[in-house]
Amino acid sequence: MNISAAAHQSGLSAKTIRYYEQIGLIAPAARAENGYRQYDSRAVDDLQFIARAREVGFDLQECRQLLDLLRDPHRQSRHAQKLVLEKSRHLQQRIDQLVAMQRELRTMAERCRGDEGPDCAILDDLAAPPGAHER
Amino acid sequence: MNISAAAHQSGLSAKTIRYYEQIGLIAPAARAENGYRQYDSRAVDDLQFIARAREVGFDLQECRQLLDLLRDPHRQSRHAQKLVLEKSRHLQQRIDQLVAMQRELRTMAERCRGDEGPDCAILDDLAAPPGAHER
DNA sequence: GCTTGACGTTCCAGTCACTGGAAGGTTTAT
DNA sequence: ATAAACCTTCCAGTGACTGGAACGTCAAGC
Repeated sequence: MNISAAAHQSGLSAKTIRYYEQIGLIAPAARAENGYRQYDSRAVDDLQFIARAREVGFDLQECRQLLDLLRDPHRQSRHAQKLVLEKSRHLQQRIDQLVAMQRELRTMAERCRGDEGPDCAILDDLAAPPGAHER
Repeated sequence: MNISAAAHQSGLSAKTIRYYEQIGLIAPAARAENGYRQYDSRAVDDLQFIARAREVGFDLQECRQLLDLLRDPHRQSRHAQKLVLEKSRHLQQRIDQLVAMQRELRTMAERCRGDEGPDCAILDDLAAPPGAHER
């Protein structure tokens, strides 16, 4: 299987697969006589595993750890669980942060008339953080 | 006021302020005789405005647009509102995405025993996307 | 046989918003 | 005099790709 078929099957781009090989996240692909990379189903499994881990938020360093676990017959499932729980905790922090930003944006947008005039609650809010008055 | 005082007042780092000047986001600071950058309250206002816009999720390009609006006496508040509404929409998409990731992580962590054994629902889930069975 | 187009290859540069560090100059306090 | 805490410029690195140049290969159609 050539790289674009592997890309299609895994949901990654060919560029990304080459990049993963370059940084050593995956083993160098076998090569056909013409120099083209060749992928078998095991190689595609690895790519899908990475694609899936990336989708749920793991960075490449963590993907590396997960792949190591996947390949280790003496692994302990608590190690994988720890990675997931930590990621989940960080993700929640990030979500809370984005939700707070969202609240502020919505408040600003509501307070702004959004007309042809120059008076703008948004620019005022950005110039003086909300609550600056009360202090 | 030297750069570190301006940094303190705006909540940005001195490095970041120099960077903003370098990319032309803010006007070059006045210089003292010794070559040190000098900041007055108007300069600090700009820095605070940017810091605040960054906090609610605007990138530097958007900060530039917001600053342009701030300085334009003939501005129309609907232009600022449009920027905020667009940002809010994108942010919501991002939040939805993170929440979906979070749900998957939580499900995986729950399904994993997290013990000393090698059997691991997390690694299984990553190897085969959930729902792969039902299909 | 030739051309065309879709593949594949390598390598280099750019993205975004900083951050770290080197190497040096200035100011302030002891 | 010396140390520390500032300040300056400049260069390199981050993460995870992505775009593009310049080139080789392959299959189909004429």
